[in-house]
Amino acid sequence: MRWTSFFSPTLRDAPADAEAISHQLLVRGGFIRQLHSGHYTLLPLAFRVRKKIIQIVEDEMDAIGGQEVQMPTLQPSSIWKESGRWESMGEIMFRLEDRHGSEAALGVTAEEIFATVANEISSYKQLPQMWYQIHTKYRDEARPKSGLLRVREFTMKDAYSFDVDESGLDEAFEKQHQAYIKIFERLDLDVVPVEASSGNMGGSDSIEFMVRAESGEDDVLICGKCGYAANIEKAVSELSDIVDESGPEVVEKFSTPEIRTIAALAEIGYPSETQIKTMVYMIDGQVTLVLVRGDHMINEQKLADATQAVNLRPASKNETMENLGAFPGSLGAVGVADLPVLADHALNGRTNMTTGANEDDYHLSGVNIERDINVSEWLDLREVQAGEACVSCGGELDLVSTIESGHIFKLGSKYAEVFGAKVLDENGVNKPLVMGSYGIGIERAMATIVETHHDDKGIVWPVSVAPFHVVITVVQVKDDESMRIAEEIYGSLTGTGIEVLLDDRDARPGVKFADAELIGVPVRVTIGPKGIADGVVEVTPRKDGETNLVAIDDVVAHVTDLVR
RNA sequence: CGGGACGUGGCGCAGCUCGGUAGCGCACCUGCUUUGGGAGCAGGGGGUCGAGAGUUCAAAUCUCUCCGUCCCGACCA
Repeated sequence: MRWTSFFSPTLRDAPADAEAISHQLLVRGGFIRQLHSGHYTLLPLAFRVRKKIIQIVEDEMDAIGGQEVQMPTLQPSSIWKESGRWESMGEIMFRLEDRHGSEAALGVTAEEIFATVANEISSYKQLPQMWYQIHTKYRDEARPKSGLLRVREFTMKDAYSFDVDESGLDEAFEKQHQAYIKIFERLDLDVVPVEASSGNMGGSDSIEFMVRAESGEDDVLICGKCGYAANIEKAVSELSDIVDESGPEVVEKFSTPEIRTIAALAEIGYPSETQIKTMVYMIDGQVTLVLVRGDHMINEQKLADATQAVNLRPASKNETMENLGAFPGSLGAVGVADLPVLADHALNGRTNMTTGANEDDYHLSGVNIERDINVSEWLDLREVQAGEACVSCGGELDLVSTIESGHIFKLGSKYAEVFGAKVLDENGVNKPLVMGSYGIGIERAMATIVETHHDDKGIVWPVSVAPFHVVITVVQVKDDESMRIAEEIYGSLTGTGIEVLLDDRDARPGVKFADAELIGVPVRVTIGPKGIADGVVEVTPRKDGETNLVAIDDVVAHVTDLVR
């Protein structure tokens, strides 16, 4: 490709509203342009990168027996209603009606559709199966952000496995896990697999593949000692024991005017770890009390996971008043008999604690949880804080911000049961298929690579996904000898399958160097009269920027070496 | 959805307080000179100032409504 006929509108300044580094560089480098919030045009450079990422993903999926298919992105509401996700997906799903008034949705994921197709599998002899597609997904994100990192329309590789039993699923899951490791290695992304929440996917287990990055929006806790790693939505930690004094026989009510917060109560002599924090949630329409230790934070995803909630939100002040007779600041669960009370494990067995009295401006002390509170369920609801101890080795947990680059799920039989996808096993028993699902966001992977591969001059693509392997920078396009040699090298490299961008623009060298660096081509070959006089050209790897003089006759071999 | 910021040629910005019909840098076109790290000079093209309504002789500027974009939070496979 010749630069004079290549469309790559580079910019000297990044758009003012681009914050994330990948967003800035991809726009400046002429890779992408925004159409509207969460929707981006991929220009030729980005499209080339996307193709390479897809190729790598396809390779690794095919290597573990994946079969590529394609499902429609416009999907009837009926199959989503069958699985219950027409409701539970909520606002993330773009919905529309056709001219006949039939409801449909744009695909956010495809478990349902794949399960309906899997209906045609009827014998264990046809298993296992692993199918995947690389196709557009639509998600009406509450807040698209950071360029390609969180968008409403994107390409996703979604794979689905079908097995006759759990051990088959375990195998498929492990294969995907290993394939993901290889994919991210080839993308030069340093991933940390972590235990994750399965959200509304359901199923037993899930692993997220996280890349450390400042612009990441997922928090992960990692143990530096044993390697334990989990999403904050799932992470657990070891707390040091607290020994309470036994306290009085009965709770004592005391007046606390103006005291509405844990901190304020702590100031007058009731340390926060001896308080019970009481929150009121609406969980699928049911007013529910949720208790954690005063110095702990609740993690709402944990609450949602533990309760299997479809709709979960904090109760309004009015709802709280109606149900408990007090406003937030004086709430407690003592004596509450008619509402579910969910408590975090860290409160188990505690005595002599302090909590709100459900009467504005009053608190209770001497609360013995077992004696005084009617706990319906003990759950893990607490959000782990940085610095707490690892449950498996006692090491210190680090809190790291990461980008979620992949997520794999053990789904079990939930979807197969709904859609009647059953097979006969070797004993002639009809059993639902056991499914797994496995996703990677293609454009997010592209942006994540930029987040982790750049310097002050621009992007530094790994060879595996670079839009071009080599850029030939002709310093003096009007010098016939320079152009002749450039064309010759261009022809030879291209002939061996190396992708070359020939910068034949009549621009000053500084401009051409800056552009080549900005778009991140791994190797630059610089051809100018100075070198030609000595029979050499310059070869500069983007990564270290160190220029080597190479004899013209050796360039092809030298460059081939660098990009293979 | 709550909070904040912003919207003026492709990009970055000034002008708005105090109304008089739009300007700067980069990019683009032409010519000349230049040519190893974002050239210089000269000439030129391109903007319903986010949209609508209002006030006014006159609105980028004042008023109202709406729309859009970004950031923080909420939320989120």
